[in-house]
Amino acid sequence: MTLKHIPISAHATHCSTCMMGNVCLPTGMPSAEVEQLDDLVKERIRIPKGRRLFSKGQNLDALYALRLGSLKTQLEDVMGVVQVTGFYLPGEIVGLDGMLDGVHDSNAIALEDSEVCVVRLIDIDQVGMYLPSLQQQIRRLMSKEIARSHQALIALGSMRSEQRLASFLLNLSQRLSALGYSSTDFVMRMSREEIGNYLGLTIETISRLFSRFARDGVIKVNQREVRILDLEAIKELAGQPCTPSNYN
Amino acid sequence: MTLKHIPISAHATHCSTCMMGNVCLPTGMPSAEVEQLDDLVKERIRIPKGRRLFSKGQNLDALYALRLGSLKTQLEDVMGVVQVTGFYLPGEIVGLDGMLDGVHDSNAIALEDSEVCVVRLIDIDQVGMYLPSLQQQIRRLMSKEIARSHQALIALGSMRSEQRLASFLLNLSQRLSALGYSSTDFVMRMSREEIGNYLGLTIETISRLFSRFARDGVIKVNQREVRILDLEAIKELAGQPCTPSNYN
DNA sequence: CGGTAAGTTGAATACTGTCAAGACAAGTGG
DNA sequence: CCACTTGTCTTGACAGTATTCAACTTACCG
Repeated sequence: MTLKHIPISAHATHCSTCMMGNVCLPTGMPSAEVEQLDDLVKERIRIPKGRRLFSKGQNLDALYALRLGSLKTQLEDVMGVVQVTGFYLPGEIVGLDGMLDGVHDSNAIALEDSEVCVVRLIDIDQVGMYLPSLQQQIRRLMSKEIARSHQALIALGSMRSEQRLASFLLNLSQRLSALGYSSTDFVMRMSREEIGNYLGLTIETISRLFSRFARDGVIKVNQREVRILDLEAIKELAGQPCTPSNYN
Repeated sequence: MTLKHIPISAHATHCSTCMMGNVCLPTGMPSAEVEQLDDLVKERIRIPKGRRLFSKGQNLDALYALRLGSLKTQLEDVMGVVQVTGFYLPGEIVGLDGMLDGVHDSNAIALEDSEVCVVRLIDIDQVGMYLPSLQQQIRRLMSKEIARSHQALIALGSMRSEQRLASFLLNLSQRLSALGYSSTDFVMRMSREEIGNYLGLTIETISRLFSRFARDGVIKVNQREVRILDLEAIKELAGQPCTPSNYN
């Protein structure tokens, strides 16, 4: 079962002309240098819903910039227990974990039909030789990845269920907003089970919480469609500090 | 209140002659290249018990190789809630998280009087220019750091208290063993509270679990001294697969 | 239009947290 | 050196939260 690889022809979209430029790999790099990234992406891969981009144990020879769709990553221990470690939206880089020994230590699975740009490690090293800002960028991205798991750690380690789900919704809302989508109206691409697994809760608890939030008028839920009615309340539930205006 | 910096004189211990070489920064690097690391460590820092090596928000301009003692790292959110993210033993590298923007996103605190080798980022970049294996090593270390938080994620996300503590003990035992210490007889340098925070449990739960493990004859506890009496039982509790011999 | 997967809800249970009291060890000052 | 303070740890009783089990509803897909 191989995934569909799409070679990038000479006149196809490159990093320097890609709409994702401001949220993807080139984020924060000088535009002159972004052009030098164009050679980095030689192909793309389409991943149908439910299929894996990579699996734990596979050789890691590339990073993947999510171009379209959404993915989840999950750890899988020896006994087969899985733990969802993150959900990825367009512009985000997948595959940064498990660069140890060049082997993936998680599975990446498409939540919907998706497409990624392939960035080979060899090419990164090569281009990095004369483009230190790329090296730096990779380092930043990996740190961001660590920060991401740290956020999850705080959630799992010191929040109660209600707070976890509120944080989850808030995080999703903010990331979607950064992508130009509505921050109050969106579709969750992941199932209750995946959310529960990610947050260390059972599917029933998640379901009850959604119902409760809706009953309290904080959100409106219809299956995977969510509308945030009271963002301040969500922030409150998430234990976030109030917005500056509230301090006056 | 500054920490004591110790300049490294010409004939002081270098990476190439350090006893920690097989478990520290040079791990896995060709010995010829390890000599080129000698210039990397220009000073050491002593950290008295309870003092910080670095704090969240500080500029990150160096990595620290723990030479003696032990540290904990902890996240601190806006509201001041802390979450212990790891305990560090000699030979392990601290400061890898938060390389994003070159700012630490956790605090590193000494659990006992400790000493670290300072490896400046500038020097890493410099030496890395002509020593690709160093770049690779840093990348590996960061991935290892990610793997570490992933381990914690699995624990917090899908284990019950008993399993968490067993995993914790097992992990500690294995790391101490790798350092040449006894794997069955050791002193935990961290308090019950720190263990609890790390595992997402209360101090009382930790205490009760230690008592229970002791009552069941799995371990023997005296304050922070632990003796593992039945390693197989611990592995069982931790949900680890049995040792190969048990499969016969 | 069935059949299956996903989601909801209720009741009972189990686990972990909270509160409180006391034990123990280590360190301080008289 | 001893009384005293302080911080750490242990243990019990109770409360609260999240899980489990089960029944049922609702979407989704061929």
